Amino acid sequence: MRLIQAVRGMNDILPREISWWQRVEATAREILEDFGYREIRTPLVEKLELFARSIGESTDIVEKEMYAFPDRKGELLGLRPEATASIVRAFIQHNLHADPLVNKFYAIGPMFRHERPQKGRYRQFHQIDAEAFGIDDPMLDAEVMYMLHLFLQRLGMEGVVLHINSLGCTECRPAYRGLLQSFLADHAEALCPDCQRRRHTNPLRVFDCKVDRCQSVLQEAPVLLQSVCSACSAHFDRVQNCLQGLKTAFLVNPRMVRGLDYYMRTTFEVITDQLGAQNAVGGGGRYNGLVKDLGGPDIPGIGFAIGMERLILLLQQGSGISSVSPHVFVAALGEASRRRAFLLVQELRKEGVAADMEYEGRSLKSQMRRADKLAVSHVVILGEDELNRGEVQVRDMISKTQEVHALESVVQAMVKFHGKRHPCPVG
RNA sequence: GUGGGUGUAGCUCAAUGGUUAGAGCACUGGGUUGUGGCCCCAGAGGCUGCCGGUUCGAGUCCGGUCACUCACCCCA
Repeated sequence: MRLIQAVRGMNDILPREISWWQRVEATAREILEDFGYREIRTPLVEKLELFARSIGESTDIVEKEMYAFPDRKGELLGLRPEATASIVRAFIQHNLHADPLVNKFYAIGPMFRHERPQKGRYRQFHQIDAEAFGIDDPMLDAEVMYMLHLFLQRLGMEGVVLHINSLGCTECRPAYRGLLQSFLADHAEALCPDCQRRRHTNPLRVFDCKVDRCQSVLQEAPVLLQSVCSACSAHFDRVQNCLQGLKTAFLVNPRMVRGLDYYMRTTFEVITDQLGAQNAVGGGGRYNGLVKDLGGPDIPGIGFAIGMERLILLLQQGSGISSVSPHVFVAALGEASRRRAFLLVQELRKEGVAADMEYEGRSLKSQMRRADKLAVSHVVILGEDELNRGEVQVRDMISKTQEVHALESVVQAMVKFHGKRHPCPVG
């Protein structure tokens, strides 16, 4: 029989690596909530039209990377390739703009794009996504980037650079686009085939081209940042001043273009040189027209997404942190002791002490070895003699000392030592 | 979607077309009738990714396929 494997580009996250994910998620929640963001969970599936209208019909994401399919009634649906569209949809649908207290949201979860997988690029991948609505002030742009910076810093991330740019607005970008297109038309014969195509579909993208010849042509091209209107220019200046005030290092990159149509004014990317071609760890920007375009009120917005796989790949290249939680191992000898030990383990767990035992009757040596591998702090030894006397041996694995406890009070002794964990804190 | 590279034990990797495919780490048992890490001994673990072809004979050569990987493309 042929083995069934996971779908190409979609990966299992195994127990041995899950602590990285948990740590990243916990840190993200901590920081996002400190900044006033609240979690929102939206469906993985949306009407295809939502993505087409928000991300842009002619973007690569929508044109060739979407998982799209008709459901049983023939309605066209799509697996979400990013989170912003869904969050904006929910924001409008539930009139969340009417609640002045909640206008910042975050989401953590899987996204889907049908691309050829490679390192740092998968068909199901995970993002931490943050969106803030209703504030057009450049202070917020800076705050969003500062939050991202702080998050990476708290995780101990090094060697990443924040690139920022302004894409202008609906007032000034069309004019620039025309300017660029006529420049490219004049130099068309010097451009690579890809850029020939981009010239018509998405002219700004030519700046991303890696072909040397195209880049040298572009040296003479008009620069967007110098063509934006005075309002956009003032906005961008304020963003930079604010970032400086927050001591957040950045690099103005006038050639940075982003692949989604809805961005305007401030855009940014966190870039690394350690992941090969997949160099963006996170990115985002302002999207003031989007809420209105999707049928909501004219409310500005800004947001970003972090690629969790890429982030974790980078963290793993740094120092590996292995966390060992306090743990009790119960070693039993003889059938009667084993049965009593089983109850003891459950009592410990019920009291919030992580505990384990050997379920099969192995030698004490073997049980001690296992306890050592698990890096427990204490082993409770329960043999025939101890059971008959109502006692246990408690071995401190670090100091290698051992003392006798009453069987009845050993649970409380372990609780006292390890502290009681409350799985569901109230508050 | 296009092009290159690689698939052998749980992991990292050996094996000129020729016996029964090996090593280190990890795992299990023992050395110590009931005490961990180090050491010693032993054991278990493989349709060599899958399918087909060439050959007396294929882990090795050829084709296909699947997966991973690198680059293009694109982005997180």
